[in-house]
Amino acid sequence: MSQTRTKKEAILHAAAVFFSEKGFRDTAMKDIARVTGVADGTIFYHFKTKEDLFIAVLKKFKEEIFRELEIYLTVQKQTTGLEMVEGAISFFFHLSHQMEARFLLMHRHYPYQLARNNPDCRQCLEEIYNCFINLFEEAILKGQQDGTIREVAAHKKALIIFTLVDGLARMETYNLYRAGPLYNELIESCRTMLENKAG
Amino acid sequence: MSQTRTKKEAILHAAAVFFSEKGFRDTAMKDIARVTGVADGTIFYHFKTKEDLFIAVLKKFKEEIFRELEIYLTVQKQTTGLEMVEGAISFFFHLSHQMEARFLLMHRHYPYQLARNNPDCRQCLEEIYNCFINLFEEAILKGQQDGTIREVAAHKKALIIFTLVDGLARMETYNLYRAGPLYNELIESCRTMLENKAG
DNA sequence: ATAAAAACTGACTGAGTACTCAGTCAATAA
DNA sequence: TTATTGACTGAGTACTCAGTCAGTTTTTAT
Repeated sequence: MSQTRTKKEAILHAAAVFFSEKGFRDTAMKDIARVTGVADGTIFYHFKTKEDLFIAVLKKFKEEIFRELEIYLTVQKQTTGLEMVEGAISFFFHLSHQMEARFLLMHRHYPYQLARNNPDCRQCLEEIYNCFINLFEEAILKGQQDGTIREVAAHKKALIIFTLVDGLARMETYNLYRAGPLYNELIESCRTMLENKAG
Repeated sequence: MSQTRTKKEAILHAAAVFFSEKGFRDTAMKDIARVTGVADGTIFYHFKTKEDLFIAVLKKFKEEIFRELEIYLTVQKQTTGLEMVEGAISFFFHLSHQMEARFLLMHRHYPYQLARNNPDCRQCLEEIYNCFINLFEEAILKGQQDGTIREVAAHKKALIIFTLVDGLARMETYNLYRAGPLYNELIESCRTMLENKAG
């Protein structure tokens, strides 16, 4: 499918797919090797343990998100703070669809379990989270300057919005109720939460 | 700890703890047997497979939630619809702390994966979700009758609020950012979302 | 008391599993 | 040409684990 140059890269790519779709525990190193077309031992030549491979996958994911975010930040047109919040929400959803597999990985329990005694993992997760939360927070602060958003606790509101948006993305993957049609309702709810009507 | 009468009940109890804290795959039937003090084979006498045991644990959890909800419904004092929404949110948080282990189970990926080709599991999850969503929806409808909540799409708003509340409970267990202090902010946000100011 | 049924036991099986390691091979360096 | 290196191989190892089953104990019915 993708033109992965080195075997190490190919392993990383295959591992990302397996870990996302089947989870850490239900992924056999042998399967990753088979799909990649390398010998079983090759994986362990490049990555000391299965856990190390997982961390490498997570870091690669983080870099991909950062790259996408950078593109978004250069492309977005300057508007009001309130519109920026809405833009950030729609960017998050766009990303969660475009990188569906990666978000599935983030919505599993394993990364957070690992983070408890693996500082590398914890830092990586925090960086991903903070990147989105900052995006929301800065838009809120901008809106408070230009008067489109009223005086709310910017950081706390950013956390609330992130929780809501991430929660909805998770519900979509869980497929229990149709989260898709809720998108407009979500945008509307967030606007009501923030909008400055007195201004 | 708990005075479980029969061995079957004791197995169910121990399994619930293991599945919640370690997940399905990282729980060994042998461990459940050891903790319960029964022979390995006894578990398979009462539950055909590991998956069956999991479903039984999930159903028990559902019944416990339903019991708690029934108590809540009889105890809650009749107030305005808006206050009922706030009450429902605080009930959800109360429950998510009281039954922390059970909610941890619900925040893992396995149940939803299993639900994809196990109708029993799917139905059980849906019943749990609907029970909370209905609680929110009915409070909203009540509020629209008594004028405390404005004309919003009740079901959709109920889904949004559930997503938010459940997402925050999940963040608490993941321990990435302190979700606890966000409780007041959450209540405030939901009130702003629904409140009828024109009335 | 006795038979039948139900509950329970734990050694055993076989299909996995992560990881190892002695050795191959192609590409460079001397 | 020869020596050295580093990517790569795949059979092997030690282990785990869900599930089985032949047999034992306990409970219930007559």
